[in-house]
Formats: sequence, structure tokens, C-alpha cells
Amino acid sequence: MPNHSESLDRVFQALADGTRRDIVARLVRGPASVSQLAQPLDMSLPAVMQHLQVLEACGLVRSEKVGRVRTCRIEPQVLRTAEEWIARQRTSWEQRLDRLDDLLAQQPPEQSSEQGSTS
Amino acid sequence: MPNHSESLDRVFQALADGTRRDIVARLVRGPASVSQLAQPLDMSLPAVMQHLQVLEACGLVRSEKVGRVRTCRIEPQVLRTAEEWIARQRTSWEQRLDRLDDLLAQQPPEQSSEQGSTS
DNA sequence: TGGATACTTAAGCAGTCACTTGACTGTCCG
DNA sequence: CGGACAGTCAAGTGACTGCTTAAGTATCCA
Repeated sequence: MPNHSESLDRVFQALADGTRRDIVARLVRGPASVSQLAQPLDMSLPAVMQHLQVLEACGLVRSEKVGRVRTCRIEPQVLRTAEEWIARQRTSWEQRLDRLDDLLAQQPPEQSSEQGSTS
Repeated sequence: MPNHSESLDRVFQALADGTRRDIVARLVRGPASVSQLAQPLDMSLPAVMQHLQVLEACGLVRSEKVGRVRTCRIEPQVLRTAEEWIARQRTSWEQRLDRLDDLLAQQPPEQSSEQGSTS
């Protein structure tokens, strides 16, 4: 059970900021330079750079410098790993509900005594 | 573009911690008391309580106290909103790729001049 | 060459986070 | 009653965040 994953920590942490989600949402529709990314954002350039560093550190964004322009693009696999962790939890919960429904359908006369330990 | 959503901030922030992901993963397979949740975790009870407060504050977990026992359970809708934000970005990216493929297939002889502004 | 352009680095700062310990409040049960 | 149990409150601490300003460094172009 690798819930203590440095990598998931970093991805969710990166997504936990509206500015960084803005940047991701922008890059999803095509690559952009640092100043193109900064333009709609209400903060200094260095601040934007720091957000980009967070996004690059977790692998959500890759960038490449040509001449004096750094061009950034998203790296959707990492987005997917985060999505998959959530999906795994959700489906796990749905499966549990299904099993519970089955049990209740089969054994009508019984006092509700749930509580964990489905291990 | 509601990327600046307090609520998404809080959910992703909550998921950005391995201990809290452990708790979610545990609750996904059934409700549990605070001390049941704390038992496998290598930290003080108050620390676990604080993690639970974060999870409750963002709506990922709901809890109810009966007698001296507080029972916690997950609230999967919130999990879903986070999943959906990511999915939206990913599918948006995939659609862009498809459009790009179509263009390249139709116009073979052309210099690559991408760069944003698909607005 | 020399001035814009496009980042980059560094330092600093207020605020938040993830814990801790210690003291306390209720509840259950013998 | 009285002690164990389950949880809670409060204060403190060291590390990390998200920003800022000021001062660079590299291109590019007229």
C-alpha cells in the first residue's frame, strides 16, 4: 500500500494551488513560454517561476529553453497517476457498498452491526 | 474557469499527505473510530485528530460521536470532484492531440509552427 | 555596440503545517 | 464512587510556502 509516496505527495501538493491549476489548465491547451503563462497571473515573474519549479519538480510540467525563451508543456502521465489513486479509492468504496447490499438482500432479519475489519 | 476554487485547494491539500491518504484508504473499506485509525499510524493521537480535522474541513470525511467513540466515514462525492478536475484536464489534452493529428494528416508539407492561442 | 527582452538568482518575510507534550473532559463499567 | 478509556484543547516549535524586491545573466536585434 504505497500511500506514503513522495511522488503523490508532490503532485497533490502541486495541484493544491489555484495558480498552479491555472497554469496546468493553460498548458493543457498547448505549450507556452514563461511570460505567456505569467501574463494573466496577478503576481511577479519570479513568483510564477517558483510555481513552475513546483510543477516541474513533480513531473507535471516539462520545459526546454531555446535562446532566451523557455517553453513549457504538460506531462499528462503524472496527472494520470494522481487520477488513478483517487479512482482506486472510489471504486474500492463502491465495491464495498455492493458487497454490503448483497449481504443485506440475502439476510433480511438482522441487527445492523457493521464496523470495519473487512481484512 | 474556476481553477481558483477554495474547495479544490483544500481537497488536493488534504490528499497531499501520506498519512491522510492512509486514513482515506482505510475508511474506504468501512467506517472506523479515531483510535482504530490512529493504531497503525506512528504518531500521537492529537496529531491524528488534526489530520482528521483537515479531512473533515474539506468534506472528504464525516464523523459522528456516540458515547465516547467518534466514528468516521468517507464522503466519496468530494473525492469525485477532485478526480473530475484532473480528468477534465487530461481529456482536454487528449482532444487537443487529436485535433493536431488531424491537421498534420491533412497538411503534410508544412513547417512545424505550433504555440498556443487555440482560444 | 548597446538597449530591450526573457528569464534567473538570492535574500527576506509573514503565514501555514505537521507535529509534539501536557493537561483536561466526558463516558463506561466493576 | 473511581479508575480506565476515548477523545479533546492549548501552546509551542521547527520546517516549509507563497510571495516580494533588487540585482543579476543571457539572448536578440537595430
